[in-house]
Amino acid sequence: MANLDNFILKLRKSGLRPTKQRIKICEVLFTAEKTFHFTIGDLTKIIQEKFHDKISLATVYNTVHAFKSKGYLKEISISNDKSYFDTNTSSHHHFFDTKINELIDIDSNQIELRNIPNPPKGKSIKNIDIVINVENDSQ
Amino acid sequence: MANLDNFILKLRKSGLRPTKQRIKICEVLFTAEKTFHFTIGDLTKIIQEKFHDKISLATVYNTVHAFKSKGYLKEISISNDKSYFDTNTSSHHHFFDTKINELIDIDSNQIELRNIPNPPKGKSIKNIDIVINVENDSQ
DNA sequence: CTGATTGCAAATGCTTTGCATACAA
DNA sequence: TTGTATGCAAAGCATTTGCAATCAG
Repeated sequence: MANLDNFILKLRKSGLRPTKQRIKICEVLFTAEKTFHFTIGDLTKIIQEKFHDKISLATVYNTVHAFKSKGYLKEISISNDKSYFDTNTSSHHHFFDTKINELIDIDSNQIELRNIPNPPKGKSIKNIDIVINVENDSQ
Repeated sequence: MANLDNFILKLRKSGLRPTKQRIKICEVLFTAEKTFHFTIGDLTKIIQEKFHDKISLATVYNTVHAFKSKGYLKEISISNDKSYFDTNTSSHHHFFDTKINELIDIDSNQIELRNIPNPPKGKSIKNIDIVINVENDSQ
């Protein structure tokens, strides 16, 4: 399976040892046709269902944070109760359904900011997050 | 003290009984010259310092949530570890210093969004949050 | 009185940590 | 080997909940 070899190379290239657990996590995160959003809990459950084998929570946390710091994942500040991660690491924004806690990507070029204010003196802009909160039409 | 009477009226008008605790919380939140941002922990500490008397954490949580649902406070989704609240309930956006966890208001009319994408079908936009992450210039 | 509110302590849920065991190089 | 990674259970925090005691109307 060529994919697995790619993951092994990817991990090695980043100085991460290609362990069974990390490769499985790669399979879940980076084989999907589309990018997606997940919490640590989601990911742990998906792994369990896919491999009928569970990876320790601590290891999932470790790996997700390692992948984030290597730039393979992005963390999204949305809710105050759980961390959400995004396999789409390009610059983009989100719709967020506040009722069902669902995130939907917005193409970065689909939105345009004008009159970006100057940052407070001594500080510079790192990045901009736009969240468009939505909910189902009521009727 | 006319202020306290105003708080009592404000509370009564919202169907909240004007208890000692709620009035103290009003004094802290709504007497400040400027609007400000706080966490529950911040608020609890401020109350303790100002009145040399502590209000139970549960009561602070209750009251802040009651004030939020009455529209006297806004909750800001910034960090995944703590909830931040804002005494400025008008539509506006924020700078966020990711190093020191400091929030700074941006005037709503100081920023302009173009090409707001259509929400997913069946959903409509509730509100838009823009966070400009900043950090101190390194030198 | 009577229902609303408070405060404490216990419980919850997500995340982190410590440490012994297992593994990659 | 040797340092890295894993997994478990315990610890940490912010937040919520249950419930008896207290307070406002």
